[in-house]
Amino acid sequence: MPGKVARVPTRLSQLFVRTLREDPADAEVASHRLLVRAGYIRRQAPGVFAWLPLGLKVRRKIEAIIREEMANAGAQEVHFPALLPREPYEVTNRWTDYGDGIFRLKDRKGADYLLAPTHEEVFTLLVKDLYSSYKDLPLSIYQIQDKYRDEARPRAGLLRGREFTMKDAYSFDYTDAGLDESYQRQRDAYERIFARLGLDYVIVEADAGAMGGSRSEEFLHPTPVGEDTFVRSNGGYAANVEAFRTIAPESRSYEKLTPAEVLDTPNTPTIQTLVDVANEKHPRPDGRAWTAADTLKNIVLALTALDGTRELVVVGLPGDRDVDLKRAEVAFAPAEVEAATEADFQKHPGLVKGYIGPWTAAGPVLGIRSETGIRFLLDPRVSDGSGWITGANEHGKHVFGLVAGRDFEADGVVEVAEVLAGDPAPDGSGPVELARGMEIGHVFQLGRKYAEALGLKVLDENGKLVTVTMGSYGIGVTRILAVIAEANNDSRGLIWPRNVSPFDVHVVAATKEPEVHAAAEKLVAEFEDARFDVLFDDRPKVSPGVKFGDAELIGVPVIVIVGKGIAEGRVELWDRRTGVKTPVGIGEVVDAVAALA
RNA sequence: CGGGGCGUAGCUCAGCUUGGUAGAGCGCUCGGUUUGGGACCGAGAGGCCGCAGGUUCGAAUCCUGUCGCCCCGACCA
Repeated sequence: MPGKVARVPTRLSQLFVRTLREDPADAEVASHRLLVRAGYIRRQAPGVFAWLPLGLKVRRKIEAIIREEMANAGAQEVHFPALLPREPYEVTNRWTDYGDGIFRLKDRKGADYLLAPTHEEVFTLLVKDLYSSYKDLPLSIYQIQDKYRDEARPRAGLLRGREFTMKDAYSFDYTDAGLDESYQRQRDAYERIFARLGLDYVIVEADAGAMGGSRSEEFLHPTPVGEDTFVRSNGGYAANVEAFRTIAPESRSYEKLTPAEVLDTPNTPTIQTLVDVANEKHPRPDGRAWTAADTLKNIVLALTALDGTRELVVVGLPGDRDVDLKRAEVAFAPAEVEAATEADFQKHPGLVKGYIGPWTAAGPVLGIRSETGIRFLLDPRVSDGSGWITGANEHGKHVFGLVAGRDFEADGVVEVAEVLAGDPAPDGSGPVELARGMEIGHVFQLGRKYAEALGLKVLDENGKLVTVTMGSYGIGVTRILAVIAEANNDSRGLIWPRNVSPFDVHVVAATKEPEVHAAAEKLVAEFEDARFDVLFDDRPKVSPGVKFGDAELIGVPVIVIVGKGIAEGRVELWDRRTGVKTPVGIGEVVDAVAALA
């Protein structure tokens, strides 16, 4: 039998930590506030944090869980530099595509480097270096590494920093079926990781974006501080709003519809004023009231392409909906999207602000074959045969009963309208509800884009050169830590789930009596012998109130108070989460804590 | 990048309107008392009042500029 490994409990009197009595002035969200206050992290620069011993311990716990599950998923760990040369990113255009989003630097010779925001390129190149046969595949490799993004606005402490730690994994297969399998293994691993971390999550369809991938899902933790909006239906559909697809109504015949008619609608530059005036002056023949959904709103957007060229496009959508700029960014990626400015309107006198529409009696106004030549794209709800009230391109006038397909045609369909609660899920699983979430993981079938660009090919069974297909799988380690803190706290401090708590048990010597300290020392040694990682508040001259307060702040879920009960051989087992304190005989407390696990 | 707010002690802040040369609480050090919910008494250490110009006999305070930080929005894992 090997002897006991000598372990040393962490004594609060020695621990490099300083708890703060008050909230730091620059912290807003709970996780940021409490992690700083309890001495886990310190701000170093905007969005950049130093890690103190307590914070590091939690990080390591999270990383250990991730490493175990990566191993279970058959992924091997490697480690790339954070500092990388420009060239690989040049090949895939990301040196420019990333724009201001990356930290760039030069060495003394003037050569360009970057602090990697993500590592697809170098992983791909390394595999290309070493492997050339299908027999080497499939391969999954990952690293836990710091990433750098020059965020326009870092915020909320660890939730959106400029330096953050991510586990990023990459899979390499030579068949699509292989990629599906690798993807599924990572996806399964993520489910196990989040389960072990005790984190709520929703898997949502994500936008595959300009990367041309075939499948992409995000793991979102539902929380009001989340920056993603997602939808879900009772029938099981879930998607990021950016990936939501609208069901287009069936085309209708417009044989029997009455012709369009231009009517006076004075002072109606907004949808609401238009609806009011329409009901007042031009009521619908069948008596039903006009609503915003009967109007076709034409919004002018300005797109700026990567090369800087600016193009106006008009999008037509039902008047009861606004443009969702995030969805617009996705729809027009990689161009940047903003609302058209006053200057844009001045360049196009054909656009009568407030009364824009696709049609006049003289001919089409919008669309590439029109007099303005401005691209005109329609929301899927504006299907052939649907009739609308829309601008007549003249101040104070709208055209009623303008029918899509009969009276006007668009250059295409576009998904830029906001998604509203109650909209039908595209898979027919019922109406959706909206919620906020924080992205904590992302699994993504990259396909062959990177392998193609970087020339990663292998010989297959037939001796034929085939391009490898890849997947990319990310989990934000430091973000997860913050999200856990965000989801597990109360007014007094943090409350860690046992799996990630910096310590297994926090022993407080609650009075200054020598007998109490001696008993606490003895108990701590017993915990150590039983392989518990113990935080021991041995501070000799600190009052009990301060110790209790610090224990609550630091958030170890199991606290043992050694104090005045010691005369009767009793200590208290304190459940941080419920606040319940239970008297326990000092001889039974180690077993009692073990039983909690 | 647009809007708002703030830079004074390690931390949280007051002082600025009405200029006179720096304060409180907490924390820290020393001595004493106290001891199960953030104790008390006494004595201390600690600040180019973000930076630079200007006005003035005199600027934390007024003026100009500048830098930085935080929050909301845009953007983003």
